[in-house]
Amino acid sequence: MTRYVRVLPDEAAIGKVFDYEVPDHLAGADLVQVGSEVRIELHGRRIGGWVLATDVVPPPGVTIRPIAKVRGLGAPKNVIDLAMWAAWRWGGRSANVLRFTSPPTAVRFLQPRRQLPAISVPNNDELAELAASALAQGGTQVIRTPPTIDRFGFILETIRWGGSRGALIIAPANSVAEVLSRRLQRLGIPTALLPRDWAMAAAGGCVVVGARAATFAPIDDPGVVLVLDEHDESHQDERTPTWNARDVAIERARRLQVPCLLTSPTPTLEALHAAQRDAWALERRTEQAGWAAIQLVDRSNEEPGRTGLVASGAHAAKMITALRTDERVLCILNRTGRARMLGCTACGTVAACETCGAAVQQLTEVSELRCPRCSHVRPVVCAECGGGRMKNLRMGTSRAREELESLAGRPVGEVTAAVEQLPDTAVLVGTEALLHRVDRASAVIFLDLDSELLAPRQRAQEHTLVLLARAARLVNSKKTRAQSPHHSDTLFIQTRQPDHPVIQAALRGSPDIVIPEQLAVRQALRLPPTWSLAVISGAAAPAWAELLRAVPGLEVSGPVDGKYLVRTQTIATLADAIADKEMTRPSGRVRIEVDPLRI
DNA sequence: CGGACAAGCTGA
DNA sequence: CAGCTTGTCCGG
Repeated sequence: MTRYVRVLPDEAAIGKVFDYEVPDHLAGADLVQVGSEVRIELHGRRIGGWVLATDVVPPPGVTIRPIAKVRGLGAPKNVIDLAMWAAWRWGGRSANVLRFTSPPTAVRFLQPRRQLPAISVPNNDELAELAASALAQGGTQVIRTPPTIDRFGFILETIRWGGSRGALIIAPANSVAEVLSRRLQRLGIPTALLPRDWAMAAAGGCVVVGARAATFAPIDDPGVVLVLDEHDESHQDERTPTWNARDVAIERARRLQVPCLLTSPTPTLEALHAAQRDAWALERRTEQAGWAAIQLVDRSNEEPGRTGLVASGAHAAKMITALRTDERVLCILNRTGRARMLGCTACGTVAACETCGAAVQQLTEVSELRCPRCSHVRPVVCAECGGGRMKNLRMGTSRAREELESLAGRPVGEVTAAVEQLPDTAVLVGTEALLHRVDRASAVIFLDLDSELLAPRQRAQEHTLVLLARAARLVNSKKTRAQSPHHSDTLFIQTRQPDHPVIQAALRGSPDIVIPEQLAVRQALRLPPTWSLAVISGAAAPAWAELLRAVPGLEVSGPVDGKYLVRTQTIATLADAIADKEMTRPSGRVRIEVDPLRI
């Protein structure tokens, strides 16, 4: 009997399924299943596609062609369904999510299923005990894992819970997944590192580890799903659909009726909302000890005009000592270039752009001032008094490097996004990207934490606490202790707001103290987790906004800078509306970002 | 997406 | 009105 399958073309613009016949020579093999990747003839050309359903009855009156070729196996049906759900949830095209379900190189047969050995978990591992309690509750659970405490016992306990079904572990970066998989493998635990070991994962009976895309790992029925550092922004795809691995993992576990553990030193409101329960945490003192030693360098008593890079006086002495002697010191300053704001030495007037009024900047040693907004260039001459000398009111990393070098009495390297090779110096200065380029440090100095706290971006405070947790992990890594005789293991924070809740949260190792206020802010601004929103941009945005405005339950505002905001309290209303308008999509380019991290 | 086909524009 | 461009439709 002839079999027919339903295929979605791997061509995002074709959001439609087509039926094909399974040719006789493929009928016997198991190669054509839901999830398989095939090649099909469509409209006179050959393109790829995914089998979404088998044994379908084609609509009458259409000519049915045979499948041209089978590339290989794909993920099981429940993963394909999950991908379709994610495409809907984040208002994107299915093909753009289904891509994550297929192997990097074709897989045409699977090895027999493996057998997971019994897992032994070290005694007296407090995080492992926390995992056991959380797992016993079932459902979505958030666990606060302090930055400097090793999570390996916790992970082993979670794997043990998964039993013979295995565990799915999502790491915030490939590098983290690699390290973890090697560590598990050394214990004799069969571990598939995605995307490399796709076939091993598909065969089953193993632990599966990978970054974001591993959320769509080809395993039928993991016994548990674990997301590490759920707060990490890299769990969200920057391309549309802007799906978030944490949220997809929660949905996957929910569908499988298995526990989903979300860990983070600084849990997000989204995770807490999904868990509908407070985070599990270690005993107060233990959690606090799990954060790095933090030393505040309070600058609140300095006069407002003071612009020195580093505080003076006795309270900054330890920081200066670290700069001079520690083995690896990271100095964080979230401003690139040389001078972000200049003032006339004679009259004090801030140098502004003659065209648009924005504060002009000096990015290199070339003596010209450039407007960041309109790129207008002007010479270094005060518009008010004609004076030719300017002082640097907001120093950038280039100038900071020179100043730190004289303070440290040794070479200092500057790291910007453009720098590929890390400079070979003990002291490094750079923007927060530097925290992602280095895996250990004996001291981290936040030269101006206030600029982070006051940054004009959504979630600036949450982000600052994440930075502090990340820095804490670097200064207290085991490697630091083992390798460096000279290390203060301290996080130095220069600030004018020593009592700021975010700083206090890091100082006391109590990230929960900022939660109520953050939740209130999010609610007031109608942002996730209680609200969902979409940012619509591109040439066709006005037409889309017009269509969505008519949908009950959606509130459309804008445009601001050509972007419209669509808000709703029920994500399904938004997702359904976008999927519906996709049918009669207005012509022209449009970008729809659902629940983006930055708006 | 990209081919097919229709409607619109141009030039002699 | 041929020859070309631009737009819309649709595929199994």
